[in-house]
Amino acid sequence: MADAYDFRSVERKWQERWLRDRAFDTPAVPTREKYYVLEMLPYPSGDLHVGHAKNYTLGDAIARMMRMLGYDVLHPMGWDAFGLPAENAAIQRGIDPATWTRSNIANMVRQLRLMGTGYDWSREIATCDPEYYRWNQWLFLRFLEHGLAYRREAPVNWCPHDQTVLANEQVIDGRCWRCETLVERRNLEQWFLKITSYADRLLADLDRLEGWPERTRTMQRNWIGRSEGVEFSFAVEGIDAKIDVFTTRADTLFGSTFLAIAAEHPVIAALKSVIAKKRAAEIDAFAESLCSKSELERTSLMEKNGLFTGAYAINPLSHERVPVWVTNYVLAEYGTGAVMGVPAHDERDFDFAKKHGLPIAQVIVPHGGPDAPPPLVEAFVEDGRLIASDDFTGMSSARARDAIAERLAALGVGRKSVNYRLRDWLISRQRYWGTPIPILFCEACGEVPVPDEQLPVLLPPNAPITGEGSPLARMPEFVNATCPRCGGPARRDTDTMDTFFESSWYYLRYLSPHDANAAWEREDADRWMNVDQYVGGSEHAVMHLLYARFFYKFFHDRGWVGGDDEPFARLFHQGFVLHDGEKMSKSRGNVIGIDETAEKNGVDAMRLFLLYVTPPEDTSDWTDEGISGRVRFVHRLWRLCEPLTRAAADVRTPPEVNGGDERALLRAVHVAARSAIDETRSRRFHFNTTIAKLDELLNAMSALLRSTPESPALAYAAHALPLLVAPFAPHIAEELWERSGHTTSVHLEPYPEPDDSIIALDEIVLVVQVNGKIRGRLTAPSGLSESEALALALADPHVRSSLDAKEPRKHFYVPDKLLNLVV
RNA sequence: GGGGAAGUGGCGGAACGGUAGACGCAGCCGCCUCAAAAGCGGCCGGGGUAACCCCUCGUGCGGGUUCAAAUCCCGCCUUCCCCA
Repeated sequence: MADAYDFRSVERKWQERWLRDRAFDTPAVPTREKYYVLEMLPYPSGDLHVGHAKNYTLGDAIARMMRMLGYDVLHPMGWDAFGLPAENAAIQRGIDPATWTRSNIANMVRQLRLMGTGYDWSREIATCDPEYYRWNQWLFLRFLEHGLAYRREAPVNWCPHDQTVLANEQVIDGRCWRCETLVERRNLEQWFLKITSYADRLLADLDRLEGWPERTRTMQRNWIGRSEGVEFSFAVEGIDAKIDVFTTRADTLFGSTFLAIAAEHPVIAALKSVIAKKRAAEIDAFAESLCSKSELERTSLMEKNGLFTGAYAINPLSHERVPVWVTNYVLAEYGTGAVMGVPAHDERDFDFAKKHGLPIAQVIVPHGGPDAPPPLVEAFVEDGRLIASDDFTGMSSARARDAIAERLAALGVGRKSVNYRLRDWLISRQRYWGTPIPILFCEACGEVPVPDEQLPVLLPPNAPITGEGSPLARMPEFVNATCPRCGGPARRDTDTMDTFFESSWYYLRYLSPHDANAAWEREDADRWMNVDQYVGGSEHAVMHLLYARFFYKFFHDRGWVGGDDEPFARLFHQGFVLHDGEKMSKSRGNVIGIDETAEKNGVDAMRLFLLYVTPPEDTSDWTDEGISGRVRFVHRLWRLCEPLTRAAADVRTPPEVNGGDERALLRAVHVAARSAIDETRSRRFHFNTTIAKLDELLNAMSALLRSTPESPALAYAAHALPLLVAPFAPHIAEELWERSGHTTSVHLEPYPEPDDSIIALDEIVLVVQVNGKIRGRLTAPSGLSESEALALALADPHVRSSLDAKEPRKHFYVPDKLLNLVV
């Protein structure tokens, strides 16, 4: 037997050589058709495990397949290097965030190379480099120039653990998405990006993203939450103030029996002039009690509660007086901060009215229902026919919505309007390890942007990072600056940006990562954008992917990128890797690391296992038994092919063969090639089936080796296999290829072209059914005509007896597969 | 509560209206070996049959469409994911 395959030294050898030869650098200008494949850039947390490996192996296999299929492939990698963990390390262990991040990146680069990935390392970026975040600041100033960045005081989600504000998207079930601490509410001056002005386009263009999972598009649609309705005002009795409300159910307007406003609603200040002092104090106390509550608590967990203000508003159409209530479930940030309460036709309002003894006035009845219905036991929320609604009575809900909107508009108190669930993106963070916001506050000039030529505003070293408050605010040398307009003293903004800002445009920086004059060049964008295949976890289905789409549309509007205004043509979400049925985590102690797996099983085996165990989008389970199957495959591949590397064989021309086993082997080669190419071109990426075909190929080699050891088909297969496995097991492929006498990389070769005439069987098994039940399997030459097949079947004694002497009434023929006789 | 996805041997999965269980793992038998490991060969959904051919049941449950359903449709159950 040949020497056992020494995967450790072979894998090391090729990893070193690929690095030395810059084997996977991208041409600056593609000459063949371009293909941009991208995995979501990782946060440099320190160590990679096989869960990460699944993601990068898939991207790598796609990149290598596409390269072998004749494309100029761009496959870059970088680091989402700002963020809280680095700062937490500083707080807990006194390590400088930059040092911590750098050493993590160094380790993870080593691990990515250890995984055999073929990235273009000349394009590596780290978002914490001034080289990179300088352009973050530059882009922020462009948003500001175009009115898409603004500053205001707002109640925000505050994580008491991380001491920072969070975007709504970063609050999951009322908890911080990173540390799971219960989120509180606070008021702070914050920078926002006006993503809402792109809401309609972000929504509409989802329809065009056919290469995206439907699930993800649905999630984004729900997140944007567009609803059409009417915005109109209630006058407040006794004072010169109005309360605006938005409703999608204008048809229920005559059923409004109260007005619910948010505890933070600005009209409350004006109301105080018409209500008793004691009541005003109660309202303040009520608002106070809510300010620390998270949105989730207020909208879902807490009981619906409220307080009558003592003020009344006037319904603009019915002219009825309705009481104004402050409530805990209407949010100031959502819509207008006030809603008309219609207990009869809204579940939440119904509960609220029951609890506080407010009248329930039914104004919609089911079509065909009585005009004077019995009292409701629950809200009737469906559309119907209007009753007790003045001259709108009798109309259908749909018609009434239009008619009432028109009346409100005619009276000058309302108009049709569109409301979104999506809110503007809060980007300020009271943290150190992020991009400083390039704004100065001058006593004379006010808010002043840092001029472009003064960028980047550098993050100062040696910040006092203690976990309390903002480190930059405590650094006078950073805070104190000179106003670029008047030369007077100015104070810097001490907040840094949400890290989703960096990751919203990094795919463009890869195009010219070292350009000192621009974030990227339009020319490069024209060459390489859009990203043809984006690969990453579904946990980014809303935040990152929505922000990146927003940025790209803004860039497109500026003319900084051309073509389609969507950045990612196709998107693929890979599934998790579990171990012992649970997500891998340090605390559970069930992490399978890259280093230990590479040492124990080999990288090729690991890659094959991750691709083989399940389709890539499914959750897979890491098992020692499972990986051992792929370790066996690698050794078997070596044992079968290595001895044949010295035999002459032309991979591109199959040899002439006679025997059935020989034909079967040639066929297995071409079936495997067909599978790999189909899975790639269909973008299904179910390489698990391709690897199963490679198993069958090795089985066919074993069989032929036993029956016809001198067959030229064996050397042919042995020379084709390195090409076939190259995208999945790149090291052993390269080693076998070299041993076959080749001096250039197997990864730059064209993928084997499957030949349908070799795949076609000359003898097939024709399944004969009678009334849909299998009654015979007949061996026959392929390409039988329908009448030949029928004749053959009717000649078969077993089929004849199944027919029970009856003549088939009808038959159905699937060529080379099946004949169904119906009697 | 609403929306979405999924349910196939002991396990992971294959089969995108046409032979259910490819391929792998585990298990069992054999060869090799002093022995073991590795390797190689074979068996491997349930029932019927001494046995082969064969018959029959079988893709969460119940219906339906079709010559033909794991696949399409309707209802239910379970699990997971999003949203409330």
